[in-house]
Amino acid sequence: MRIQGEEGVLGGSCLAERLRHYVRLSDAEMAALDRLEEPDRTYRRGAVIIRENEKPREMFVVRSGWLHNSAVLGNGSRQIMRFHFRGDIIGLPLLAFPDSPETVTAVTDVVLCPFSREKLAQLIDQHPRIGALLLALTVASRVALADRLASIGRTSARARVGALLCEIFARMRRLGLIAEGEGVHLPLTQEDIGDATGLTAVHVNRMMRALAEDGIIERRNGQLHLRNEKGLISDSNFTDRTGIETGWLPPAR
Amino acid sequence: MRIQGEEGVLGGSCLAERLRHYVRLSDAEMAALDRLEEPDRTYRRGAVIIRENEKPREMFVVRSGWLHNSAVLGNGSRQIMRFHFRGDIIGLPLLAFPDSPETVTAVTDVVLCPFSREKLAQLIDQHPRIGALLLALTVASRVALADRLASIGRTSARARVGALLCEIFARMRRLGLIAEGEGVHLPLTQEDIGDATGLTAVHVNRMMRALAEDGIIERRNGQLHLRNEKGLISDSNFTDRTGIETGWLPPAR
DNA sequence: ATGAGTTCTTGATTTGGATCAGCGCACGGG
DNA sequence: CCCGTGCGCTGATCCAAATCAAGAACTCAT
Repeated sequence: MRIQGEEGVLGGSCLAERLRHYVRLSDAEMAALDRLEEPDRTYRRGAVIIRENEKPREMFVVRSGWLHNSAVLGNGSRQIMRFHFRGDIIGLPLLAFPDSPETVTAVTDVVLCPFSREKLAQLIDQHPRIGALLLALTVASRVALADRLASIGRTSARARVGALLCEIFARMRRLGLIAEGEGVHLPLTQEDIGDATGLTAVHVNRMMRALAEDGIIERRNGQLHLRNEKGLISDSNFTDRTGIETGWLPPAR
Repeated sequence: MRIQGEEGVLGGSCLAERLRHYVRLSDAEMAALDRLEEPDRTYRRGAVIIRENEKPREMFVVRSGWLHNSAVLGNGSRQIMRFHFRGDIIGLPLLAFPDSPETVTAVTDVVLCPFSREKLAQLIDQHPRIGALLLALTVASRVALADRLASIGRTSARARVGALLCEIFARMRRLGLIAEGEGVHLPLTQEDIGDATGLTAVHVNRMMRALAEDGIIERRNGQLHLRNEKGLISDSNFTDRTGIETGWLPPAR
């Protein structure tokens, strides 16, 4: 299977690469970030990185590939909370709960940079600005989750699927993983999309098909294109939350 | 209307009172927290504290009363993300976005302690452990939101209502706002509950009624009691997330 | 190449929750 | 005190999405 977005600078700190999108890092911060991470680790697609109710020992930054976090309910159904791409931080619930509330699964083959809670505590202690930035990023991801909640709680099946596609495109574009005018290879099954939107795979199929018939999306040899992204965004009530404000952060050390 | 939970220590730092539930604060931290907050502010029930798409100037800690944050979608429907009680922090999205993604509304009369982003930056800079603790609390609230997402995405109307009631009880009990064996006065309309669970008010009514008929809940003169909380928790797939782990935090300053 | 297991697709039928409509009560303000 | 409004409650009907069923297309391991 083709893997997208594998061109991280090998050996550099993954987290530093991500944070640099938001602030200019000082030399001391860069050095501290370098000390944070352990050697990269590779997982096959389908691998479970963190398992619900078990006790994870570390967190990760995604260097390449797609993952998702999900929970399985008593009735056997699964809810996918979010898909994760390059630069995303995975396993943060470890900062609040010893037992993982979620399962993290590799959707494609992935490369992850692990780091420990203890090292993170040191980093925040010595570089409080990084702590503040992580706080802002976590707040942003909570807002994105709230958007998802509103989408699932209060919009039609068609809008839910549309909003998910818009979100994926907005985030991948921000990462530079979509060549201009190009499509994206979605490594997701329709069942995955259903579990993310609170629908059945059958109904996801019908909605995608309807969107395609209306010329809003197009699927050709494994690539997905948004032919009318403007329209899809407004029909689906999608809001782009990829950028965050950092002007308020304390000074770098 | 009766207001619940008004017995905060007047004059003390609201945030300090909250954080003290998780860690022992040093004298320096206490002093810094005292400098953070501005004088309390009171709002009438129904008041809008922060309005979607406007630019809020500050964040708040709840000293007393109930609030909720919500978003209104293009189709006119409303999604309530979470209810807020004493000690909850409100308006955090200001740390990531200049325009508020959500509306915050007072459900009862409320007293709030405002604080600014700039003062918070100073606090985190001088006391990185507080920053780390805020990060852990934000992670925890994101996990709670994910639980809600799974509830709305993958469970029945009855279970959604049940899970919401369980969550309210668990959180209020943690705050000591429920006398042993006592009920709670819910200041919410059935429409509020519907907007929180992704249902219509009509259907919420039927579900509450069904729960009452099955002897799982009881409503008597404005008080709500859970007669079979164990059963409700398991039927509704509810997980208590009120406690958080703090052992990993950096040392106090 | 072959066969087995996924995944996608489509049609038929069912159903959980929405929508529509209307009644009664509590309560707060003039 | 009385009226108006908001809220709880209930019945009838409708509809969006689930469920059930089955064939086609694709992947992947051998």
